[in-house]
Amino acid sequence: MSSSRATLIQVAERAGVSLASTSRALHGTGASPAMVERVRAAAAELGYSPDATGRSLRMKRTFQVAFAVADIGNPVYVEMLTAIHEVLAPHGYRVVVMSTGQTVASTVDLVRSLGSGFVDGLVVSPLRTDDTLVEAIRQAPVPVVVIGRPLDGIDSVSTDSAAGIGLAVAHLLEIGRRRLGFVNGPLDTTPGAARQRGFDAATADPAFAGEHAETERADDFTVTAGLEAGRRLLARGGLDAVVAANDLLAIGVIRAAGELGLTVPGDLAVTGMDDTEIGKVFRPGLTSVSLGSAERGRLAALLVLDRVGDGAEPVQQAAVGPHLVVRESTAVASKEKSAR
Amino acid sequence: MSSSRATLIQVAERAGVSLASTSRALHGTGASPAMVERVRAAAAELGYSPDATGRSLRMKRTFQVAFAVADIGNPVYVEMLTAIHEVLAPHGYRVVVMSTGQTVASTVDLVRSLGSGFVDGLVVSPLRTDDTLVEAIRQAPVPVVVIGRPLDGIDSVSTDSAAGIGLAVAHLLEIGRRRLGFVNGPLDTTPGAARQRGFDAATADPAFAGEHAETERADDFTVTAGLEAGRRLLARGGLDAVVAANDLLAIGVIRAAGELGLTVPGDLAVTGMDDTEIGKVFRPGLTSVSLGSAERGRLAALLVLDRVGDGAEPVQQAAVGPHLVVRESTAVASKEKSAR
DNA sequence: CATCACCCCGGAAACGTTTCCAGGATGATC
DNA sequence: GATCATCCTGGAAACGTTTCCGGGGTGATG
Repeated sequence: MSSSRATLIQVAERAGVSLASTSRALHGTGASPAMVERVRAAAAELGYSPDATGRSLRMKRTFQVAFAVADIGNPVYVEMLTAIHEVLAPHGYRVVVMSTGQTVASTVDLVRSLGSGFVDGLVVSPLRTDDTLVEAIRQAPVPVVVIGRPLDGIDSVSTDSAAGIGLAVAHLLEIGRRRLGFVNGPLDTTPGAARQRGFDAATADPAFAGEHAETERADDFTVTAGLEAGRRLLARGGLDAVVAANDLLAIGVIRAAGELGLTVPGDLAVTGMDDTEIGKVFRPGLTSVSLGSAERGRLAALLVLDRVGDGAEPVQQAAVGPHLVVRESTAVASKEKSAR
Repeated sequence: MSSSRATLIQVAERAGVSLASTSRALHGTGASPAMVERVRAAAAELGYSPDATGRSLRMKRTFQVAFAVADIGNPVYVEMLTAIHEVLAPHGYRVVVMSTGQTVASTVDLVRSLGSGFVDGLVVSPLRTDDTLVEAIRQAPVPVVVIGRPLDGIDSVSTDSAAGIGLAVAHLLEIGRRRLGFVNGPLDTTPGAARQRGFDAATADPAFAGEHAETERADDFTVTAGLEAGRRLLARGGLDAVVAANDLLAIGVIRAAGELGLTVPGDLAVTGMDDTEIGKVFRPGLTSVSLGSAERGRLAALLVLDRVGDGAEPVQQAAVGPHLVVRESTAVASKEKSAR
């Protein structure tokens, strides 16, 4: 209990110098070597460690950045969190985990709460977006970086998940699949809407040439919801491939296929999206469209770091391109092993 | 930018009352209804939101709790984090994510850094423990709750993972397996040591009656390390079951079995530990010993919440019992489906 | 020898909030 | 009608730090 009690004033008294000199000797500049030595010694004897709150109040910086998502358990967000933490920690910044909640309103509340100044910046990946949210972010008292859809006048790190779905469809066509199902999550979410757009565009393309395509919507971006949606979709029969909007949904679909006695990839090829760890270790290894979750997190952290440092640069809009990672779940020959 | 600028002093001036009354009207007690109304109105007009730093400095409370683990990406820790967040957020506490690093020394540094007072409490799950760490935690200026091995005089939430391994071994014997392999992680970690102890004890038990048992050690508690250790172990042949110290290791072992043409559970039964989401959705569904990760996180959060509220209660040592969740990877008849 | 520049130190203010303390007004009780 | 308790309000201090500002000392230069 003793170590936290020592204050800068006590260090100053112990060293027999002024408060100002003590502060300068420890952190700032403009102190003579003798002074530094003297103060350091006194600080060490007392086990002094500077109080973060006092410093924050004076400097108007908390050295904290918030990361907010709807569901911290989602593997994609975990990857982002890890990447953000890895970038920020070496710069002396702490990461505060927050929840946006499921609704736009709760996300707006979160952004407004930044007015309390407990954090120097925010990285947020909103599930649903809205004019009120955009406005709240614009008015936010600290820098905000959005991971997701780029918004006017707001720093963002985005990816083209619609094009990503296109990659999956093209890959399935290439390996000879012709009758595609699409299992998507809720359409009123940003990713849900984008991926639907991607699927519709890909299947409307001349290259697709009027082959069969149908969509089934899951209640959520989870394995369970994917299982249920997969059952409904596959029960109707006649498909030779399924594009899932998500790795978790894809795994649900594969389980549904198993229930119906369909083999993957033999009877049914399945693709996921996000290229999560869980898809990598799954059997069969899941072909998935990587959206660079870790990279997006990394870029967002760098952006927010820039912002909290300087002031008003132009709006930054970074993007990470999707790319396809082929594994067993869409293998042409069933004896193929996963790369790597 | 305007919302953060409004300070309590400005609200006071606007309302035409003193600073003290303003503060009381907003948060404290002992203000007349008229005063409350008046101040509320002024605060609303100015879009005032109280400054967290100023409040923290005065109240000597940050309303923040840190959660520190070696690897935030590990599903077990993600479950804990989620549970902790769910407990703390409704009480107005924020969660700061930190990394203990891999070594004891870095964990000690982390605990010492609490002296800066940026957080009211800490929940930590150290991979490796040490006298210096125990001492550092005892000296810590804020309440610390350890998730892991119970330590003298320190609040902790533990589980008996050794007994958990015993459950797995008993289960395998029960379904008729006689030649067991054990894939463990590094022995110098707390969980590694405990689980080795559990396996050694279980196979030394009379009930085991001198059946075959051998151990292979993985470099880490990951799928990749499990795959490599599984290859080494299974290459030697002669086993009909493998106990893995971890779900991730178990999945690696199952992949190794697949490479060698062994079916699971037909040729080889495999058990994991931690009962993670990834094991639930894996094919075959992974039989696993649950250590109640979410529950441990929940209890730890409640403990730290108690501590930051009051002062000196007696040391609290909570425990969560292990229990076995049987799924396909140890099914007796191969046609069995996983329960829910 | 005087002037100047430079470097280093100490005093003091400021960041925004909560809370202690004392005083004034009001209502109730005797 | 006087005393007392009660309730509410305002002034002021305090939390721990950084930084502005002025002054004194030292060395160098004219």
